[in-house]
Amino acid sequence: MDLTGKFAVKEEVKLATISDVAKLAGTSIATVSYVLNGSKDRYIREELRERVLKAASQLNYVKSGLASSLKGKQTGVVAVLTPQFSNHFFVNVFIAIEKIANAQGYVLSTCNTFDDPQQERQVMERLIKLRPDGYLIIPTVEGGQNTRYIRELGMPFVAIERPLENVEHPYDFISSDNFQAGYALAEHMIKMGHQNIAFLFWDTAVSNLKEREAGYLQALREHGIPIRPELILKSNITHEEGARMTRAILEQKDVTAIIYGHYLLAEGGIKALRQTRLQIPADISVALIGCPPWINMNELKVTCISQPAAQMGEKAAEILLKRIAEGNVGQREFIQEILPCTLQYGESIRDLR
Amino acid sequence: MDLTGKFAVKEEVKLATISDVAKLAGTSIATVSYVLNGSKDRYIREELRERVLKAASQLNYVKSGLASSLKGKQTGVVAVLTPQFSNHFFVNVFIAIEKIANAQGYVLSTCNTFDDPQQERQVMERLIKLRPDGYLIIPTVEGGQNTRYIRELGMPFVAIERPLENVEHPYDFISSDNFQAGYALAEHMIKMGHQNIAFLFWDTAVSNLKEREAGYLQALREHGIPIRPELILKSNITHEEGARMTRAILEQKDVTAIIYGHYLLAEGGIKALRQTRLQIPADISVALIGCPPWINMNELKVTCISQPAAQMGEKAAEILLKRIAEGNVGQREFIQEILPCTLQYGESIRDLR
DNA sequence: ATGAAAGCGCTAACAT
DNA sequence: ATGTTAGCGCTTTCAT
Repeated sequence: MDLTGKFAVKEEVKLATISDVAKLAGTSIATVSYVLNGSKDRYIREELRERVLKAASQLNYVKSGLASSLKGKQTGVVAVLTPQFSNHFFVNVFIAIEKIANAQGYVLSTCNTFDDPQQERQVMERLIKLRPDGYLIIPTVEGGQNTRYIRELGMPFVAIERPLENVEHPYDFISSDNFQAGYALAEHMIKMGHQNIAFLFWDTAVSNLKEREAGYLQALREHGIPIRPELILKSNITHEEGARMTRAILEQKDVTAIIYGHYLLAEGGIKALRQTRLQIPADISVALIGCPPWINMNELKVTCISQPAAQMGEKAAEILLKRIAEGNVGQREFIQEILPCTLQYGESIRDLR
Repeated sequence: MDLTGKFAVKEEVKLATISDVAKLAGTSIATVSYVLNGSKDRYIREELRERVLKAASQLNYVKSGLASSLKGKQTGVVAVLTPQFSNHFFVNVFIAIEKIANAQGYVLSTCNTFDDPQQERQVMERLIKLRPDGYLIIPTVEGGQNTRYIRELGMPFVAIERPLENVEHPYDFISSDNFQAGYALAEHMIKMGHQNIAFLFWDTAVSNLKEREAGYLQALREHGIPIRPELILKSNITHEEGARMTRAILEQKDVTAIIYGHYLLAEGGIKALRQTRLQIPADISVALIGCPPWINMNELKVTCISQPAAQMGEKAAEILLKRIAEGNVGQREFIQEILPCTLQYGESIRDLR
């Protein structure tokens, strides 16, 4: 069967409308509307109802959400703004969102921001055009600026993982516990007998991501370990920088362990380590915040912090859909939930005790 | 700063409309419409134009895509139907789609089908309600049934990776070369001196995925290697089944190599192999079709077939957007493109020569 | 029990 | 150069 080649496409693209259905069924558009929406407010003769249903199915009628929403109905659309889908964490959040939204009959309209506030602003405007019923947003550093508008309109949104900077009003917010993530990993290493622990991270302005470093510092402090600023390196989150910072940190001969604050740095760093003579964990211990898919396929199980991505996506979607159902008006209790991360034990940290 | 707590939300959710803008600017809605759409068909006094622009920005006006589209304009929405985002391949296709669509100002509305025709039917109807300008679809086995409707309406769509079964008419289709994938991997193993090569795959009805097996068989045939049906196992694509089939195949003591036709089977299988005393590739050689993210982080680089996901997504999106721009009417040349996969050499196949 | 008609926010043809 | 208005496909109030 040849599936290429010329083929005549319908000249006129025309979907059946409610009045087409009414005409075919020999009734009014009001009746059709009531029948198809299964309204209880109106009794309709069984015979007529069936005629309408038959006409609709004959015409393959699917009602226009545009017209319906224009008339005041919800659009059934949830807008999702997320940095990018090449990051497994964001994808996992999205999967959970889709699960919840889909179960309740919503459709997701999504745009990536690439962590660029300009891009975020642009796609947000595109999404607003669609008049979604609500927004789920993993904001950029300037997300607060961009959510201002949808907030002022009273359209519900839930921010995920990153707080809105410079925003005074309360808002719904679901995040993982970044402080605890840094703390737990550092403490685990300390308890394994490590003292000179390097911390490699993203040089970001996102306030709560910086908490990972704060957690690391706090763990050191609490265990009376002097903080050595030269063991804390920050840069962009790329494989190259992960590798570069790893090599730089190895200059400090007394470092026994490295914490990667971001999975991209870990990937670059671990690959760089493999090119040295150093063995993990015999010569150098490593661990990371985040749990990329390779963790579970690697021969050597790397210790990591698993973020509650699925739980976050579900929670955020549930809150949003509740807001939408409630109508998002009046006095309201805002939710701000910080979900704990999980330390996933591996074999990449040497026991120095 | 306490971000939780009660907070008064606007009672009335009301976006500024075109007539609000007109009123504030002291002009008619027609003028506002022409100004904001930057129409060349109409001259407007510079002073008035600026007044309109100012009024619009003061009111934070964003035009309703609903009303605009209802009036006949495109929605700027591309519907994407994809099996699921837990599969890296589909995510990579999606990333590429988003790149192209976004660059041209489109928004993606997406639903997962979980390879379930029922679900596909349901979410397709949900998406049709939005009146998207076009559809990008990685179909289920019964995708042909479900695309029938959008095709009859002359709404453009492009099928990706899986052909529409039992569909007579031509349609746009972008796929990877599944036959070549199976062929290349089997041939590579044969050239490395392997003869008793097992093939573990998905027991699926998707016709062109079966081509992977056809390619494998063809390679054996061409190299005069007898086909042993007992070395071909098929089941569901889960880690458990990958492990089970792997253990089953190891009963055949003379098998020297295993081809996994799907990455999930490979993941389960390779983990199962690690639990035996067998070493890869010393005792058993493995390779897979697909290139999951762990491939590039594993200590042992596993040989695999890399599918052109990004290229597929880009191509499909470009074709669709072209169709949309052209209006999808009249005589048309349909495109059916099968893109080659790449053999990514690793260290998981023993050289028996 | 059912139909007529107003109106949602736009675009564009038509009028001035 | 700008304003008026019909109409896109629905929902819902008001009639009958």
